[in-house]
Amino acid sequence: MDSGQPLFSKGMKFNTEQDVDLEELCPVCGDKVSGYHYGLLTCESCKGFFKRTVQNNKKYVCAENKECRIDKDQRKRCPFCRFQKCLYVGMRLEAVRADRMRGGRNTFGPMYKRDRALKQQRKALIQAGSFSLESSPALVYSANQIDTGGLQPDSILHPSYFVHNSPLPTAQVSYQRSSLCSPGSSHDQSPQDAAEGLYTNPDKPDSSSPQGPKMPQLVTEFLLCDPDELQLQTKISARLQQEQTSWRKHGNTSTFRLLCLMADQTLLSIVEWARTSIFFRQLKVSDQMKLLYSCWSELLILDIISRQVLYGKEGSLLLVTGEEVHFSNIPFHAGPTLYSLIQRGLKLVEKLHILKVDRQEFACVKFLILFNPDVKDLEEHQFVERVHEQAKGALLEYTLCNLGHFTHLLLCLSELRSLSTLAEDYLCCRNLSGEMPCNNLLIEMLHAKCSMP
DNA sequence: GTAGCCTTGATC
DNA sequence: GATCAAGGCTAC
Repeated sequence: MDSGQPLFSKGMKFNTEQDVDLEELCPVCGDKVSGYHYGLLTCESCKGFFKRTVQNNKKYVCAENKECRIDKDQRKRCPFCRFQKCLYVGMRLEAVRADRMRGGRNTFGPMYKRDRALKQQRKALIQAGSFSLESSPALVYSANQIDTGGLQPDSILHPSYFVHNSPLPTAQVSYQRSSLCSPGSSHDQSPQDAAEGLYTNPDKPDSSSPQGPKMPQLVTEFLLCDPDELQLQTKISARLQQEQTSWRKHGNTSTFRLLCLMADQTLLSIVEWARTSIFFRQLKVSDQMKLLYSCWSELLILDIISRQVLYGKEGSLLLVTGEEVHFSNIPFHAGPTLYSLIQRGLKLVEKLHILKVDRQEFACVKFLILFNPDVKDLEEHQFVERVHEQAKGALLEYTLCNLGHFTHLLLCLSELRSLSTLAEDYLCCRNLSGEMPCNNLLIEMLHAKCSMP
């Protein structure tokens, strides 16, 4: 018998250096965590559940309305909602090994190490008693304001997780220190109050804004939520390189597989952006999931398109990895749907280019898409509607009340929606013909959207 | 099917 | 050699 592992069963797996982990609760069901599993700290039962589901490619159906509460006592009742929650909190499909090889370490090692270091840092801060309102207002804001949907304070979905545990992009750190920290901002407010509070006085210029006095404050806030493009590029490139090396070993490389993985990684970054974004993180988890399931494809296409408009060169496609692919190298023989998608996408890029849409406007558009009040059965429908209106107002103000420009932008949004529907259909077809790689977030999103009311 | 315990093996 | 996150086994 291995001398190290059995200690776990006796509750001794974590030494004093790691005992901070023992205090954590499983982000899926709230049970005690037993270690890092498939990307984050979870309990033993959710680890096993996730493994069984992915390995056996299980498909569940929810007998209720896909909003079942998942806790320690009820986690067995609805595997559909449990698996959705596993994915939502960040359990990684790709960490389940297709070859079922035992032992060893996966590529998440450094991520676990970073997470541990951050938790240690947090523990040290708590012990030092430095969490005063003045020194860490973002934490106070989070803890007071956000409906955690019944989750424990140490859950990955709890706002304090985002503040302390997520590898936030640099812009986000600035955001934590900006308006939310200022006196009279959103402490102790309801989500509704917060939505209004940040944008109650558009006439008053935001002097702290680095973009100058004409920038509406809300646009600045939206912009600060955006991840750093270079960091994203590095992260996704590294991930793709690892995957390609592994594929070459098994002799199963294909351009389509690579594109799926690229889209998958981009989607992960989009989910991470949403979860850490202003307003969105104040929503109940069930509403967050509904909104994301409804708009993931639009956000994915917008991500690709905005990259071309902001950083791309004429005649080539700029990938999220920073690589440029000349149009002559894009396989136009790939089928009529893909061909049509590319052509329409290019036209939209051209339109947005002519309109000179900038980062600020794209940041607003992302929020307009995310906070879609037409999504059914939202618990906080009013809040979503209000954020949508606020985002629209901020965009209009930013475009200097140029109704023509604003209307053109909104028209582009409807074309974007149509494109995303086409893209989903295309992916569904490829999936049905068994061409999509396994353990892909894209597929999960497709399934989730198909099963939405 | 679930979940607690056990084995494995790459990495440190 | 120790660690620990994978997969496996098995009582329930």
